[in-house]
Amino acid sequence: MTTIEDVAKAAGVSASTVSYVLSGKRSISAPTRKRVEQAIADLSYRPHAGARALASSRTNVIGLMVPLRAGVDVSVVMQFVTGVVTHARQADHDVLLLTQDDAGGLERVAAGSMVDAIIVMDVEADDPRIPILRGLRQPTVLIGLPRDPAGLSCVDLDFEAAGRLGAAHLAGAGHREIALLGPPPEVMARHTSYADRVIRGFRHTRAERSLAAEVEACETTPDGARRAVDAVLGRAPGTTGFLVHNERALPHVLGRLAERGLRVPEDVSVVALCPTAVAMAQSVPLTSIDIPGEVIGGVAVDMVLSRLESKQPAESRLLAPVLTARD
Amino acid sequence: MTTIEDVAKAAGVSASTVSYVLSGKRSISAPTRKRVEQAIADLSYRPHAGARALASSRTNVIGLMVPLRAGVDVSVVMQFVTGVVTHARQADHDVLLLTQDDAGGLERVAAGSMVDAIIVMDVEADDPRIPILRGLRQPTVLIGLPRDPAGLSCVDLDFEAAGRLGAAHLAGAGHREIALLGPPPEVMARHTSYADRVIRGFRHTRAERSLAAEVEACETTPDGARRAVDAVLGRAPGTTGFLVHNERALPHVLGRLAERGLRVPEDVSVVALCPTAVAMAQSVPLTSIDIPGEVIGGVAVDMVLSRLESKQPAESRLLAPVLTARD
DNA sequence: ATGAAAGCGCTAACAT
DNA sequence: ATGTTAGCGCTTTCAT
Repeated sequence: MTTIEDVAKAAGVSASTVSYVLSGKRSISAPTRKRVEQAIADLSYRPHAGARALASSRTNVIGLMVPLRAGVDVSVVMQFVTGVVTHARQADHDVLLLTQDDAGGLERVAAGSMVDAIIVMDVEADDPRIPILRGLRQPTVLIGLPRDPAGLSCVDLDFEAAGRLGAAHLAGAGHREIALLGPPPEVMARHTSYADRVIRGFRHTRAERSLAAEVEACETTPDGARRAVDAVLGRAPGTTGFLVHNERALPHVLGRLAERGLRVPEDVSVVALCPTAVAMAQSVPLTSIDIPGEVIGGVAVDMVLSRLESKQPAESRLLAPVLTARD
Repeated sequence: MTTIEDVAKAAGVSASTVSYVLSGKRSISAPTRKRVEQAIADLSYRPHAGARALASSRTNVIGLMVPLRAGVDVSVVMQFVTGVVTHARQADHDVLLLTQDDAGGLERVAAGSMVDAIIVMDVEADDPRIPILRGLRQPTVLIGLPRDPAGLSCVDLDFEAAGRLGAAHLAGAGHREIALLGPPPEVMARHTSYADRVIRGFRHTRAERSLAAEVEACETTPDGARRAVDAVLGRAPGTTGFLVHNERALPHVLGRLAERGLRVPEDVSVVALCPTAVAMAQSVPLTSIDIPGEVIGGVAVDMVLSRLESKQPAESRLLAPVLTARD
């Protein structure tokens, strides 16, 4: 292993000078800097991450807790992750992967000083991790919105606005009886923040415009989608507008509508709440409200790093939903 | 921050004793151990990861390079990741996430001693990362099989056998004209190891059983799937058996077959090469050859850790494919 | 069975 | 503008 001493010797300077060339924390004369950089290149020197962390109490690693669990849409998750990793790298940070079911993970990596900051995805309304996060030294950003976000930073799509927007779009297209097909029952049951918020927005517009509007959870299987569609049309046969917040069930919902002789967009309208790419890849390109995963992931990194730099207070950011009309 | 010194004081022992209690590397009398463990619990002490890495040159972190790029099936990727993280945690390791496009990432985390070992997914036949991996201090496991695996450990599904198995299953069901619908063209073009190997196996059985057999890349869009199906049926109208190695195109391939009036399984047979869950979630549950992502990820961790422990030589492991008959 | 002490490789005062 | 030096918190010889 090449150490900073080796580099210092090769460049004819002291170790601290090498350190300062690397960090830019004090001015170095041009010739010295050149020699040091040359030596670094010649020896292909890399600072030892552990030694650095020990001396500076900075790891340049961000912990990311990802839901690898039932009912979560993988493509949405991957987009978040991509956004986080990409942005983290741009800010010279790496990403340590934690999983939702690794209960002690937060405490472990935080108390063990493995990370400088933590981003948590897929937050529930009363998430059990929130008290833990509040107790950590490291700043935290939640992707999602807990019931009480006091003292914590949060980012997310404004799912409540998305629920309103979806309903309003359908109403605007003349539909008086509409329905929300949501995530699978298990996701609804744990009151995953986004699921609840979409429903709230949807109901808000239902009341405001006095529409008839059903809300139904939806399994991701062909059968589950069939049951959900049939349930809605059983209770409200006049339903002609659907807001579908369930990327994996989407093809099966469309399939079931087709089986029942309902054509999109002639007989019924469908608005999807999912990543644009998913909406476009359906049998007919759907009108959709985008879930901009990469953007949100990137914003999460920005927020958490800015809190690291400048002790800024926690803040919540909700991104306005954007609806793109297709079929 | 509580340090090992704090614990030592609280327990009335020396720091080294605390360290040995933690590592189990020498025998400690029962009463001392009790006192130390008590102190650790009381102070909720966590060793500083950086200090540990510095002193022991072990980080207990595994680097995992994941393809977040075009044309890769996310659900397969997530399964691998899940397998890796789960197994890593069981062996008391964490996972640092690297992305394929982060070219310098391998060198950075390896030379910077951020990781003890590296797992690389989605390997191409002549992968440019291979020479880099050969140069690292840390042991490496590839998920996939490069043209020349000498000196490197590899794990994967035996995709060549899977290609043979799929073709043989179709032939065994009486089909004389069959087709392979593969991954998107960009994946084929970069000679991603698994794509090539499936084709090789498929062609092997074609020759062996003198079948007529087309091979076609397949975009993941509805349109792309339509084109691929039409292309095959244009060139070989008698085709009645399909092996589909493209999870995202699968629903659209089935859709196009239906549009052309071909029913599954009455008129044509379809075998899917994808995770079981994906095959089951189609409009009709498909006969499939499983891609056991979690298992492979877990095996990768086992292999890389065993190389870490015991300086074992590199080895390649190919998991035998399993076909499950459905519709 | 336990302690003392020498690093591991780096950063950041404190010097000049 | 640069060098000297004292840690950062741990592991692991070397002693006893």
